[in-house]
Amino acid sequence: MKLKRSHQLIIDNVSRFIDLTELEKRKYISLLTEVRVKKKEFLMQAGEIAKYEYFITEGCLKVYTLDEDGAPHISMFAVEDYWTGDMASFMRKEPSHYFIKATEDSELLGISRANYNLLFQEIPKFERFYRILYQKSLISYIRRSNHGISLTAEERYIEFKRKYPNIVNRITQKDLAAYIGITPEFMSKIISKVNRM
Amino acid sequence: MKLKRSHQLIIDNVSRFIDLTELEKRKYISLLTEVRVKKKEFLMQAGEIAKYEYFITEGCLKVYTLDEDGAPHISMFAVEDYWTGDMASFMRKEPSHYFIKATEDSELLGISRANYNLLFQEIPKFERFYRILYQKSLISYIRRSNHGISLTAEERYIEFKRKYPNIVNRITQKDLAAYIGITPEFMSKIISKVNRM
DNA sequence: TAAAAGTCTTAAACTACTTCATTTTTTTTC
DNA sequence: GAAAAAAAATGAAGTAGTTTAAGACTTTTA
Repeated sequence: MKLKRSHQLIIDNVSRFIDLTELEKRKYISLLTEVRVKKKEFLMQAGEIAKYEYFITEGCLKVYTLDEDGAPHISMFAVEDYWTGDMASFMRKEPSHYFIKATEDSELLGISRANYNLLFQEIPKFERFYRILYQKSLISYIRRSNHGISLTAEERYIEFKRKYPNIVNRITQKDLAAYIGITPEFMSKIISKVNRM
Repeated sequence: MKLKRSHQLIIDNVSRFIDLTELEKRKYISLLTEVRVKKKEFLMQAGEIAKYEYFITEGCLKVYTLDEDGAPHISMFAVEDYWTGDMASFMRKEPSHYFIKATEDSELLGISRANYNLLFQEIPKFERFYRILYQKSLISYIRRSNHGISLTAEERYIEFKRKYPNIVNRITQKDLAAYIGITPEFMSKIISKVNRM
């Protein structure tokens, strides 16, 4: 059976770690909800309890917190084929500290808490899928935060550009600064310096 | 059946997330290897491929990398009831970038790669255990790295002391500096300032 | 398509933290 | 329990990144 593009994308993603029968695929898809957000709209805001975990099928979103001074700190840019959400809030039913805002018109597939739990009962293989997904996320998270340490902002910028050439052109310099962890002014200086080199 | 202290500890830890029968407990324990390291000895060194993932039953260890300048960056202090190792190296069979060194005489239980994989075949419930363990690690990892951002070194020190009062007294100021991400000299200044307040 | 709003650039003054060098104190070792 | 080694304290000079402010450029909106 031919699936629509977004469903095919998520099935391909899941199939990297576990094999699903046609029946299981259909069952899984039935547990998902389609969500669309326009550029500048919020998928989620701080204070809310996360109702869904998301898989992005199209577009780009930024995940960020505001510190005590109201300055944004972007923890990730999520594009097609990425998973996103606030797992802490989703799991513990606590108010989130995060905002997730679309930087482009975006399409996502969400799974609700009820369906997430149901999923493990109905298709226990998904314990394995998520075990591996979380393990890989943990590995890259640890690597990233350990790699970033002891690099200057300029080095972190060069590294980001090298690693995510497709993302760097889709976001503003200001958002990149909030991700790298510096002020937009200093980001501007770095970019003009690096381009001069 | 009465278990020895270290085995009881790891069973209690696992039992927080999944229920095991007596048979499964014995099976699980049979897959573990006891390891002892004396203070200042290495559990693991950069360049090696991680053969085990560990659970600590006694003592304290520091997990760290060396940057290009040879300066250490400590990513965690692991004490009793913590899990440690280098998951990236363990999973991908790649040479590790980490050193794990005992800061006190320590006792651990290790699981080899072969037994780790066997575990999922023999007791599939462990997919669930590790799914939840990794999910929780990811949550606290994300929280930590997001919380640290935008705090000064002094604030991070106060936070560490509040959060890990039991660890702060077991480690040197120098190691704490390597964890907080500053020089030992600046750490010294911060501590004398905070104590004066 | 004009006005408004947001983003980017540049520059000068400032701060958190580093580096280097020296002395004192604590811990380890035989 | 003395000698050696490591850790901690202190101070002066230097640097990566911040803050503030103002003007130029670009995008959004009506």
